[in-house]
Amino acid sequence: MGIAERKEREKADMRRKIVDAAIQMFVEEGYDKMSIRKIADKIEYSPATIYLYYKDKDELLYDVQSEGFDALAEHFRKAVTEKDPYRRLKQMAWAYVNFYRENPQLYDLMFIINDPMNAEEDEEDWKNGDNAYDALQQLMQECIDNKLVRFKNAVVASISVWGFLHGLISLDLRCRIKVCKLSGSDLEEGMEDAINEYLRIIKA
Amino acid sequence: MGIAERKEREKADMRRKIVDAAIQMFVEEGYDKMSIRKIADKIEYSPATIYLYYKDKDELLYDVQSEGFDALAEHFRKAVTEKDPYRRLKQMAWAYVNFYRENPQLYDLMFIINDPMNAEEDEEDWKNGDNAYDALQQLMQECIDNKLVRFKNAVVASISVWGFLHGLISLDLRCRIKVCKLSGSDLEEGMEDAINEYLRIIKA
DNA sequence: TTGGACACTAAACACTGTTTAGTATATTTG
DNA sequence: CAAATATACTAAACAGTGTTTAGTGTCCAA
Repeated sequence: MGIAERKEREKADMRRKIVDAAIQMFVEEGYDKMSIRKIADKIEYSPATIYLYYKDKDELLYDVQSEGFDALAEHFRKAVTEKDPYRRLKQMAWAYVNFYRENPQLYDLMFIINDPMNAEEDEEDWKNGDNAYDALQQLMQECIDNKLVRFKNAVVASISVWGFLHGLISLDLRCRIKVCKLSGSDLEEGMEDAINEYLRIIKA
Repeated sequence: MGIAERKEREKADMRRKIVDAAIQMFVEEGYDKMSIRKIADKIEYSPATIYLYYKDKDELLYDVQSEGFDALAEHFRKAVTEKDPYRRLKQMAWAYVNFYRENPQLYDLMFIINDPMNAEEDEEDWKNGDNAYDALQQLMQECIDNKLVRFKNAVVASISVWGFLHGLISLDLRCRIKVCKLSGSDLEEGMEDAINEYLRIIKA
C-alpha cells in the first residue's frame, strides 16, 4: 500500500520545509537572529511541531551545515578546472575564499559555529567536511608527486593550506584583522596579498 | 575630601570582583555555561547590580578579553627569549600555540567569540590585539631585513604567520580537523608536524 | 463503526539578558 | 542635629530563548 510511502514523503517534505526556512533565515540574517520560534512562524506551524521532525536545534543546524557543504562542492566543481596541479591549487584556494565572501553566514556555520557539531554524539563521525578535505589532500599529493610545492607530506600540506586560508578568513569574519589600518590598502587587498604571497612561497 | 576617591576605589573594586568571577567561570566552564545571573550568584549580588558597573554583557566580556591579552603578553615575555629573529619567530609561534593549549576558553574569547567585539561601537577602535600583533610584525620585519624568511612584506608576512597558526588552532578548537584519523598519529602530533613544516618552508 | 495511531498545538518550564520601580543606607546641606 | 538628597542595591517584571508535556482532533485500519 502507498500510504506508508506517502507518509514518509510527507515527513521528508516537512523536513525540507523546515530546513529551507532555516537556511533562508540563516543566510539572510545570520546565526544570532535565527530561532526555532521564528522558523515555526515562517512556515506557519507551532514551535513544538519542529521537534517532531528534529530532535533539537543542533540537529537542524547540522542539516543546514550539510547544505552548506553541498554548495561548497558545487562551487568547487564550477571554479576548479585547471589540469596542472599547482594551478589547480591556486584555483581551489581562491574558490574557497570566494565561497566565504559570497556566503559568510554559511561559512560561519560550516567551520566556526559549535552547535551543529553537537548533533553527532561521536566526534569522529562528522562527515560533512570530508569530501572537500579529501579533494584538497589528493590535490596536494599530486603537487608533491610532481615536485610543484615545497611540502613533503600531503596530510601536513593540506592542513597547512586549509589552516592558512581558514585562519585569514576567520580573523576577517570575526574582525580581528585590520589590514586596512596597517598597510594603507583596504581589507580585501591585504588578505589577497597574503594569499598570493603564501601561494608563491609554498611553490617549489 | 577622600570620600570621592574612596567611592571611586569601591567602584573599581566592584568591577574587579565582577570581572574576576567572570574570568573564573569562563576559564573553568567556557562561554556557553557563563551567564550574568550566575556571576551575580557567585559574588552574592543581584543580577541588576552588575548593570550598575557594566553597560551590558558585551562590555564585561570585553574586559575579560583584555585580561586574556594581558596573559598572552606575559606568556610571550616569559617564553620568547632568543636573540636570532628566526629562532625568535619559532619560539613565538610555539608560545602562541601553547597559550591556546593552556587557555582554550580564553583563546576562544580573544579570537573567535563575537560578543566582546560589539562593546566598541567603532570597529577600528579594537586595541586589545594590537600589542601582540605589533610585536609579531616587528619580528617579521627583522626576519625579512636579515633575509631569514621568504617573505618580502612584513604586513603580509605577519598576517600569514598569524593566519596560519590561528587557522590550525581554530579548526582544532571547533573540531573541524581530525588529523588522528587521517594520518594515524594523534591530533596534537598532526598539528605539530604542520607547524614545523610551515616554519621550515617559510625559511629562506 | 469503533479503536488506535498520528499530526499538531497551547501552555508550561527553565533558562537567558535587561529594565523599571522602589527601598534602605550614606552623604550633604540648611 | 534634622531634613533633603544622592547613592547602592534589589525584587519583580519584560521579552526573548530552547524544549517538554498534556491534550485535541483527524485519519486510517480492523
